[in-house]
Amino acid sequence: MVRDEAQERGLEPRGRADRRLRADAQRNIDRLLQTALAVFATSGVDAPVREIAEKAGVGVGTVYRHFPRRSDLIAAVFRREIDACADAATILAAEYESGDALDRWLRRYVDFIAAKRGLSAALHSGNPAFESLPIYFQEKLRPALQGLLEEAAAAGEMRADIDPAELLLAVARLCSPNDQQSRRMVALLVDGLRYRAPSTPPPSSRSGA
Amino acid sequence: MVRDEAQERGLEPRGRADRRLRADAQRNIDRLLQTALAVFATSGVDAPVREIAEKAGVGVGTVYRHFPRRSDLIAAVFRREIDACADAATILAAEYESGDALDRWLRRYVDFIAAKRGLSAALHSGNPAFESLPIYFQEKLRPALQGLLEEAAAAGEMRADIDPAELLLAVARLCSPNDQQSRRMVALLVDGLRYRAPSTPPPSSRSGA
DNA sequence: ACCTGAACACCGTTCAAGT
DNA sequence: ACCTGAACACCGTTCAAGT
Repeated sequence: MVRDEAQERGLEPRGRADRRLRADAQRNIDRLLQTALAVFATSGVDAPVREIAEKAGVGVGTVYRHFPRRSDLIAAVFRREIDACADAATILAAEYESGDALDRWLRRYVDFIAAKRGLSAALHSGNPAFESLPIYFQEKLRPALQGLLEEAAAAGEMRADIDPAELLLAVARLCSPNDQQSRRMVALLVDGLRYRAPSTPPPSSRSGA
Repeated sequence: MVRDEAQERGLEPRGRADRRLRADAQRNIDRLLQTALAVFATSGVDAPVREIAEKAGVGVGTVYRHFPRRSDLIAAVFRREIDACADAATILAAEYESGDALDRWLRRYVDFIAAKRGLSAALHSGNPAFESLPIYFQEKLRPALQGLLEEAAAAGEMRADIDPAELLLAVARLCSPNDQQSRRMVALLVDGLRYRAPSTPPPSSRSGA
């Protein structure tokens, strides 16, 4: 639950030598990520680096010391949010009964996708800084969803043949920003995955191109 | 088939007074749109205006005279491509048998969506210059697809209850760039819409939130 | 080790001067 | 009417100077 900064930075484009940052450096990174998240949320990901630096109370040079390119800062913020979303699965699983936990997490996930539209648009920009994000996304979120799916399936509330990776992608793609309709589409999709009696048997993946 | 420039410019953010441009102005606009399309395709939509102006053989001022903001140029290029895609429906309908024409057009449409990913990412940027594009997109492409669907349905090759607007959106959202898998997903989706005998009757929209 | 901010390069946009 | 391109403002990124 407590954020492990070393692990988090391990995925940034640094070589080695990221253990034991000086206390002020650590603090700066934290404030930078917090501030950037807030600024991106209100002004979009195109917000000037200078503005973020100023609001975080550091010089621009400090931003570039920790995040060599502007896109590295964006990617780091994105990873933080992915982590938080993955953590939510554990929390919800402990707090709610399986079907309920899955429902709640999917809503949480939709919120995440919807809020991060600007970022997800950046993903398609071809910028190498974002190259590893889809992988990180899947590696973190797939196990989180898989756990919830398995529990729901064990409770007989959900089909057992759902690939979490595919579901993550499908939901993300069905989501469009501030669009009420997309939520309905997602609800329908999830509804279709729900296992109800022998009326419509889950088709074992139909072969074909 | 021949492009009507006046109509095309009618959707740009000008007031009135867009009839009968001077011949050189007309030529400049054409070359600008052609050049921009090519440059965007290779360097992405972030390509500098200066580069486009230079390659089109005009001064930057000329670009800004016709397209007050950089995003207006992008939007104009996008509209041109939408027009071309809509025109393709008429051509394909005349040239191929209904089911075949639909298949071919959907592939054409997927090509369009895939190639224009950078642009579609821009759509979610909140830039007002792109605000009217989704509407233009639907107004141009929906009738195009609708015609093809109706002919295919009349020939008994396709379900008759498919909303062309929804299908356009769904396919666009399932499309991710240079992703072979997305094409499979689209193929599966369209396959599911195909009407085959009474084994799986088309469900009349199930009510529910 | 790490921070700062002036300085540099580049890009969107404007506008005075041309034809 | 329309074109040109130098000039301006702004933003990403660097780096010499500081602690």
